[in-house]
Amino acid sequence: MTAALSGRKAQAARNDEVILAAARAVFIADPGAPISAVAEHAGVGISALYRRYASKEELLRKLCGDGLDRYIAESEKALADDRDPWVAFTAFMAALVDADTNSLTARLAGTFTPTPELYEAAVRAESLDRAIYARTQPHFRDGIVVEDFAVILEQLTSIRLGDDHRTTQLRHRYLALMLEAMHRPSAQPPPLPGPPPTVEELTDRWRRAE
Amino acid sequence: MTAALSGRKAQAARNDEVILAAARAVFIADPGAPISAVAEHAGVGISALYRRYASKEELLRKLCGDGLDRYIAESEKALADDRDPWVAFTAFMAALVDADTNSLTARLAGTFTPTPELYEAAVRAESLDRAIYARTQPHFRDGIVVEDFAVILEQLTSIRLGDDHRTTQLRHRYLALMLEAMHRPSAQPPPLPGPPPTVEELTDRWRRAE
DNA sequence: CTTTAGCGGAACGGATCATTCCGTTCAAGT
DNA sequence: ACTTGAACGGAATGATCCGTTCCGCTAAAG
Repeated sequence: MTAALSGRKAQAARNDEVILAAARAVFIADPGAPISAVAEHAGVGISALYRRYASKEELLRKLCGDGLDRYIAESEKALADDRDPWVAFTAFMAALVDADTNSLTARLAGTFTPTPELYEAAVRAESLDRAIYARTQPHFRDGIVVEDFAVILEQLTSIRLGDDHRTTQLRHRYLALMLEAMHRPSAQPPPLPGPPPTVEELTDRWRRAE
Repeated sequence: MTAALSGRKAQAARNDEVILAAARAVFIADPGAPISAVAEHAGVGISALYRRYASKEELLRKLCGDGLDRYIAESEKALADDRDPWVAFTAFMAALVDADTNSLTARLAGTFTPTPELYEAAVRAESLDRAIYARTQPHFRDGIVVEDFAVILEQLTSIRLGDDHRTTQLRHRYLALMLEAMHRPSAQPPPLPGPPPTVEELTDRWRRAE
């Protein structure tokens, strides 16, 4: 073990975070991953997990709640952003892509029974969305609705190619395209961010998962 | 059993198709579905499956191959389409969304070891893509590459909301948006096809899968 | 020198599947 | 009529996977 810093409690407190981070990473990569994979990734035993969470479901709920909180935080930040509404909106969407908060909510939803708190948070998130939508509305192309946000984010989340960094990069690429389509037509479109997907990236998928 | 038509062989021949259709439906809905689910959906016993395919993998390969063939057929049809290249391209993408061919190739890829034939088909599909791309190129916004096709299709495939019909409808909605973004800027965008996603559709996801 | 929180990891028990196997049915041939 | 065997239904098998529990061990705290 790493030892070094002070007592057992310090170590345990550190583990709290290590475990959560591992769980996030593992379940984002594979929502159906076993508990043991989380323990392994965190470099701890299974007991360390069960000491903190009574069951797998409880851990999933925790992760999902954190994801929702993050989403809400980004929404509030976006609402507080007093730049041009369209600029604020694009920043908002970009932040959501970076936070990858969608993988922890929509992706995990349905794999556990939601708690009332979770439900309330979802309601709150939705109302924030509506506020952002209302403010950005004049800049949207006709026909765009709030609900489009969620579906578009889900589409972007479905992109998974290469490592984490590359994945994020590609998501930004298609986010940019989507934003252009959502935007009330302007003059010249800006160049797409990041290099486009390459053939190898695409064909690598055919390699059997080991 | 249904009886009615002629002899055993006729019945068996009919089962060939019933089984393939069931397998397509089941694995599109859930790529990890058990073999027994296919049998059930087809209304036959498990033996009927194993009589035709030596293993689950063989069935998956067959499905994947059929999907690729379909993809190739659509590509050829698109290349033969002598309308305006951009019109032909949008029709091409729409046909791919309707065929849902992506669920049977990309989605199943990695769950079995590919055969040389499968690989050749993939190569052929890729070269057809290139031809379509080359022809449509002048109509694309700067920065669009062939490889974007695949990633965009995958994103659309990831949409799964409500029943099959609704899912297809929504995919067309976001395909339309994407096409607008890919298109060299024109005048007024047309209205988006089909009703936008609704709140219930989105929140229904939180219901636990049974 | 105890005590015990925190932990590692093997062991348990249930569930899920792909695959095999056995008995049945019925059309076709004799 | 009787035999045969292709086509099948579905239970049984055997392996794997996974959530959870349990049994020590370690070392900080008192």
